Order: sequence, then structure tokens, then C-alpha cells
Amino acid sequence: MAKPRYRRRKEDRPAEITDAAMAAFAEKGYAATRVEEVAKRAGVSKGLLYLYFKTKEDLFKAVIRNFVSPRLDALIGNIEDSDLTAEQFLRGPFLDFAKTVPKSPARILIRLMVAEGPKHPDLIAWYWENVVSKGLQAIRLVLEKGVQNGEFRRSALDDFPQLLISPILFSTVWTTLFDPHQKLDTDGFMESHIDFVLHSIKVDKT
Amino acid sequence: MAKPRYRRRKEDRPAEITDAAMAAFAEKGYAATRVEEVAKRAGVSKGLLYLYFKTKEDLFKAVIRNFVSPRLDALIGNIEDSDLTAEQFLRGPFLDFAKTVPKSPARILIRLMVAEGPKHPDLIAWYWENVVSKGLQAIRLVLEKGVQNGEFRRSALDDFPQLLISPILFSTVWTTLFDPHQKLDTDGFMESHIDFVLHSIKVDKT
Amino acid sequence: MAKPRYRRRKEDRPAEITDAAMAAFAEKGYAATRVEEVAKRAGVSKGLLYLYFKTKEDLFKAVIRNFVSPRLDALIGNIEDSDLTAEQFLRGPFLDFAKTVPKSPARILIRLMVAEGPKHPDLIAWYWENVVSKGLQAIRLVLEKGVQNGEFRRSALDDFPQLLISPILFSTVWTTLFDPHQKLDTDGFMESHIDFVLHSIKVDKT
Amino acid sequence: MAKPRYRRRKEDRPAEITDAAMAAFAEKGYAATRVEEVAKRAGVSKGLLYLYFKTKEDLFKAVIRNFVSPRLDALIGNIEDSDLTAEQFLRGPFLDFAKTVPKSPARILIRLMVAEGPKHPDLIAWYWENVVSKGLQAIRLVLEKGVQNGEFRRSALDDFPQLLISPILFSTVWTTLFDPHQKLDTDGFMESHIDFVLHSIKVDKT
DNA sequence: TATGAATGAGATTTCATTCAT
DNA sequence: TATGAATGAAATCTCATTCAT
Repeated sequence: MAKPRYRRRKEDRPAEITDAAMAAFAEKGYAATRVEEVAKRAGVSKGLLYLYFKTKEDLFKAVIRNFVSPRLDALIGNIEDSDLTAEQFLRGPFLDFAKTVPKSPARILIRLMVAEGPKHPDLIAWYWENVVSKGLQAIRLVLEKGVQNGEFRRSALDDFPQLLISPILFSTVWTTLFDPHQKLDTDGFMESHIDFVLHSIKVDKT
Repeated sequence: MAKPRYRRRKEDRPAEITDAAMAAFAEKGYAATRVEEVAKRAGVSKGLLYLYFKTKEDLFKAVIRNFVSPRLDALIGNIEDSDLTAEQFLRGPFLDFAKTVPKSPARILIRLMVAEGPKHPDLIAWYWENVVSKGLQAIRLVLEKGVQNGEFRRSALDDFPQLLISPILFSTVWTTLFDPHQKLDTDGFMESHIDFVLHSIKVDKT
Repeated sequence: MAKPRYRRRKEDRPAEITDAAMAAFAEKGYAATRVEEVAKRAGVSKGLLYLYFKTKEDLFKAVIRNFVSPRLDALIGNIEDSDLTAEQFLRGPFLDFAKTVPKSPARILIRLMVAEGPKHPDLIAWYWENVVSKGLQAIRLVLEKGVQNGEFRRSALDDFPQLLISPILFSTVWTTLFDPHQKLDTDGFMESHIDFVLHSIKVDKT
Repeated sequence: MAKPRYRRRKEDRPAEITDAAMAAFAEKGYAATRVEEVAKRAGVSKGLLYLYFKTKEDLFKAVIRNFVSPRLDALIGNIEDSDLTAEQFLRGPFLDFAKTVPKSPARILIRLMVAEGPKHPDLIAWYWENVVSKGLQAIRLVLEKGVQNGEFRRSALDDFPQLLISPILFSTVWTTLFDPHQKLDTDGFMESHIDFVLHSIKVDKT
């Protein structure tokens, strides 16, 4: 029973292709991945890939966007709904998120951004607007809430909310590069970081 | 007998080439840099370059090693000689070092490692042995000294000395990617980070 | 019962397609024109186009034939009906025709024949039989009539009736290529040519 | 005895390649000729070809220029040196030239210009400046000399010197397209044309 | 009929690497 | 050593043509 040469699935194709590309880029990096390899993984011909993505660069950008967008929306929604205290939020949902990233496919994306980003300024711009600045804004909101609550004192963290993100990047990169040489307990790492930060900014309840 | 001033000395060639390569990789990344371009920058023919470096990958590895080694030795020496207290050391030489990296050519190197590292396990291995593990060891030494001194209490930092490095990576990456969108005061960022950490681990002297 | 105005009639399809193709070929030449572009211009799907024309080459040939045939019939009819003297014919209908070509869409066709003809011998054969040899025959008829009338003497023109056509080709090509650099008054050009020829072959009536 | 894989001949290469390209374009036209085919004919690798010509279009332009330039210089020199009467010149060197073209490789070039010219305006511009306008100027010079001599009367030919070139184009195209169907005696054709023209513009010596 | 998603052969171009000189 | 002309494998991209729907 011959399998059909054609499978008409217009709607699913782009996602199938970007998924395949994500996987391929993850293994070899952008430059070293051949378009044909992506097509093969997606079970599609080279030609069809080019029907959906005009260039390889185009495909790359779509990979980043497609991957980030849904996850981002989920996260932001999460923050807004919660009626946790600031500390509860940081130790709860935020910490969960931070622990997840270095183990999830997102870590690949981070490596891709670092590696290829500088060559794609418009992608960076998009990422900035849609991901980073939104994320920072969310963190600032939480901190402000903590201050209003009397949980937190004002601190340098208000000026550098990035301090909360920094270990996420670090453990992601560490995992990618040095895991074979020395494993990093990323969960413990994140927890300790949060501990340090909270210990410094929490108002004494004595 | 003075050597003619503009006469290139054979012994300098490899270094001249790796310097040129570093500059080129910095601008365009590894894959997008053509060997010919490196040769031209070094004022050397392609053929000669291949006499010193058997492949482009070879050249890449040499770039990393040549760049790191001298700086590393200086840094390590610095630590051993000092008779500062642990806190003085962290707020002094260590902080200086941490502030310098994101502004120095070393930041390029970091990006290169993240981008290309996974494809060169032996390079990672070398980097691990000669750079990272040594650096971590040095930090551990400092912390231990602090504990012995009664300056610091034992803390999660003993298990995760990487927490002290993490913001270096972060501000380097941030600078590379997002500076056009939002500048980060990397000095302040590093200082705040150290403040938080020290605040948490310092023994109360009351 | 009036047919709906905007309803395409099946019988017109091939003509609509060849017209669209003619326009496209005119702009970009045969090779650079994509079949999809032709289909789009004709308001038809690629698949349907292939229902009418088995290959792109097929389409090309149809373009030539469809374009030439109707015009040709008109012209030939014109000659046969006339009861003008030979000179009147050459200075009248023939000259009109010759003046028209370089300005009409037919000029595109000429360029296409020159450019692509050599690759399509059967098209050339068809063109020869249906266009060129008929045209030459018609000219020969006129000249013979002139001789019989005592208007013209026998001359080299009897052996080279092409001499009357040659400036048509020339002004067509010139217009296509060099108009931006130097306009050619094609009407004057044709008239002068006919003048020279007639001056040489006309019998002195003194 | 193995033949050498390399033949270092920097100076000859470009000419070898354009010659090969000329031949290939002649047979198949520009679009249908693959760069690889040209390289093979030139006994050279594809890569080397791209070392000398950045794109296929570049190669095309070089073909035209390289071919025309030397011939052109020869022709112009020819005109200037001669101390023939105007009629002698037209019936002598000019007629010779006109007879030669349709049989020479130049005819290929003409077809290429007609076919591909419209897509390369800068090439047309070059051709206009370096070939066509110079050629016309030369013809005008001859005619003026004839008038000054009292050989020729002023005529429409002064306004349309192209009339002398037109049959060259015609017989070239005819030869290319219709030779298999009906041979044209291009020599006789050119001679007859000149006869007609001269008969009309020559001053009566009665 | 009619569509346009899908194919795949093939075209142009690039570039790490080699090697005659 | 030193050069850079030359190679050739491989990568990106195009487009005529097919065929499931």
C-alpha cells in the first residue's frame, strides 16, 4: 500500500516546518543546518519550505517567534491572575518558570539568540518588544506590589530587575556547555539565588 | 643592532593571525567570516595562514586559547598574591574584573563560546579545564578564606560559587543584544549583585 | 438571452491566456516569465493553464500563432482585393503596414522570434510557411504586377523582395533597444526607404 | 603521464572564459546556458569562473564587450585611413564589412543583443556609446565627404544613415532563423541594397 | 473542470582547502 | 616560506510540472 506522495495540509505546514527547524537548529546551530535537512525532518520538500518561508533567515525568525509567542502569553496571563503576595509569587510561579527554562526547549532558543541575534537586528527588536521588555515590566509590577504591601523595601532591584533573570540565562548556558564536565543543579541554583535576593530586600518583621 | 621597524617577525605571525581572526569573528561570527578575510586583515596570504592553522576550526580554537590564556594567568596571579580580606577581595579585584568583562573584547569570546561551543567539544573541554574550573576554584578559595576569617557564614554560595559569575555572563549578553533598545549600567548591575550576595552571607558583627 | 457580463466563457480561455502570456513575455522575455505569472494575469489557476497548454514551450508557440494568424489573414485579404497600381499599393497599404509594426505589439513578437526562435525549429517552420513565405509571395505578386503594368523595370528587387521588409525589422529592433538613447522617426525611415527603392525601379515616363 | 590539474594562467583566463561563453550562448542563448557548461568548455572549474566574473550577468556583459571592442577599433581605423571616394568606400570596405557580419560570429552577438538587451540597460548604453553611435558617426562622415566631393546629393540618407545598416541586421537575422527554409544570398542582398541607395543619391554626371 | 499545494531537478553562487610556482 | 590561482563539494533558492482534492 503506497503512502501518498502528497498530504495537503496548508494550515499545519508552517508549524511543522518551524518545529523541524527548531530541532535542527538546536543540534547544529543556524549556519550549519542545511535547509534540505529541515525539509526532510518536516517530511516536506525543499520547494514547499520555500513556499512558506522566502529565505532561510525568514525561517529562522519564524522559528523564534512561533516558539516564544504562545509560551509568553501563558506566562503573562499567569502573573495577572494571581492574588499571591509578592514573595509567594517569586517563590512560586516565577521560580517554577525559572527552573523550567534551562531544561526546556527554550534553552535552545536562548543559545540561538545569543549566537545569531547580532546578525538579525529586526529579530532582536521584535524580541525586545515582545519578550524582554514585557517580562521586565511584569517583574517590576511584582516588586512594586511587594513594596506597597510592606513586604519589600525599596532596593537596587527596582533599578535592576534583570538581576532576577540573570541566573536563568546562566544556568541555561552552563547546561548547554559544561554539563558533561560538571552538572549544575539548576533548581538549587535558582532557589539559592532567590533566597539571597529576598533575604536582602525583605522588610524585617521583628 | 635594531631590527627594521616594519619587518614582521616570524614568531609573531600566529598571534597576528589570531588577532585578526578574533576581530573578524567579532564582527561577523564564525560561520560568516571567510578565511580569506582573516588572511587579508593579518596582512598574510591564505596559503600562509593554512601553514599555521590546518583548518578554519583549528584557527577558531587557537583564537579562543590565545585570547584567554594570558589574561587568565594575570587574574589568577592576582588572587594568590593578595592579602586582602575576602570581602575586600570580592569588592575590589573581583568586582573590577567583573565590571571589565562586558566592555572588553572578552565579551566577543563569550558570545563565540555560546554560539559555536557546542560544535567543538574538545574546545569546551579545554576551556573547562583551563578557565572555568580554575576560576571556580579560585572563588571557592576566597569564600573558604572568608569563612575561616569569620567574615562569612557557610551558605548556598559554597555550593554554587557560579552565582558570583552569573551576572557577568548576563550583562555581557545584554550588552551585545539589547544595548540599542535599553542600555544597562553594567557597573551598577554588578555592584548591586555583589551587595545582595554579601549582605546575605556576611556574619553579623553586632 | 444575454449572458452574464462578467462570466468568462470557456471558449475564450485559451485566447485570454495567450494574451496574458504575450504581455508577460513582452515585459520579461520568455525565460524570465514564470508560468504562474501568466496564470495570474489571465485570472486563471496554474493547473488550468496546463490543461490548455501542455508545457511552457507549448504556450509560447501558441502565443506566436494566435497573435500572428488573425493579423495575417487581414493583410493578405487586403492585397488581393485592391485594384491599386503597384506603386500605389507600396506607398499605400504596404507602407501603412510597415509603419505600424514597430509601434504595435507585433514588435514584441519579432523580438521573441529572434531571441527564442532558434530553440524552436518547428515554430520557425510554421512561421516560415504561414507568415514569411506568404508575405514574400504577396510582395512578388505586386512587383510582377508592376512590371506587367509597365510601372517597374525588372531589378534585383525581384530576386530580393526581402529588401522591402528589411527596414521593418530594423526599426523594430532599434525602437526596442536604442529609443532611450536616440529616437528614430520610424515613419520617415520607412518612407525614405521606399522612396529609394521605387526611385531605382520605376520606369522613366519622359 | 598525468596531466596537471592546475594551469596557472591568470592573464589568459578571462579571454578563454568569455570565448567559451560566447560559443555556449551562441548555441543555446543566455538563459539556457548553464554556467557550469561555460566552465567546462573553458576547461576551468565553476569556482574559477566566479573568481573572474562575479555573476552570470557579469559574464554576459564581458562577452559582449570583449567581442566587440577589438573588431570595432579595426573598423574605425580602416575608415579614417582611406583616401577613397565616398562611393568607393561604400562599395569597398563598407560593403565588405556588411557582407562579413552575417557569416561571422558577430551575428551571434547581434542575436544576443536583441534577445537579452532589454534586460540589461547598462549594456545597451555601453553598446550605444561605443558601437552604434560611433558607427553612425562614421557613416555620416562618409556621406558628408561624398556631398563635398560632388558625388552625392543631399538626401534622406543624411537623416537616416541607419538605412545603410538595416540590411546587415536583416540578413543576420534571416540567416539565423530561415536559412534551413530558404537560403538568402547575403552578398547579393547587400550589394543590391547599396545599388539602390547609391542610384538614388548619386549626382548625374551627364 | 478547476485549484494551488507539493514536488524535485537543476541553477547560481560560495568558500574552505589545495598546490603549482 | 609564501603566494593566490584553482578546485569542487555543498548550500541556497527557483520554477516547470504534477496531482490530490
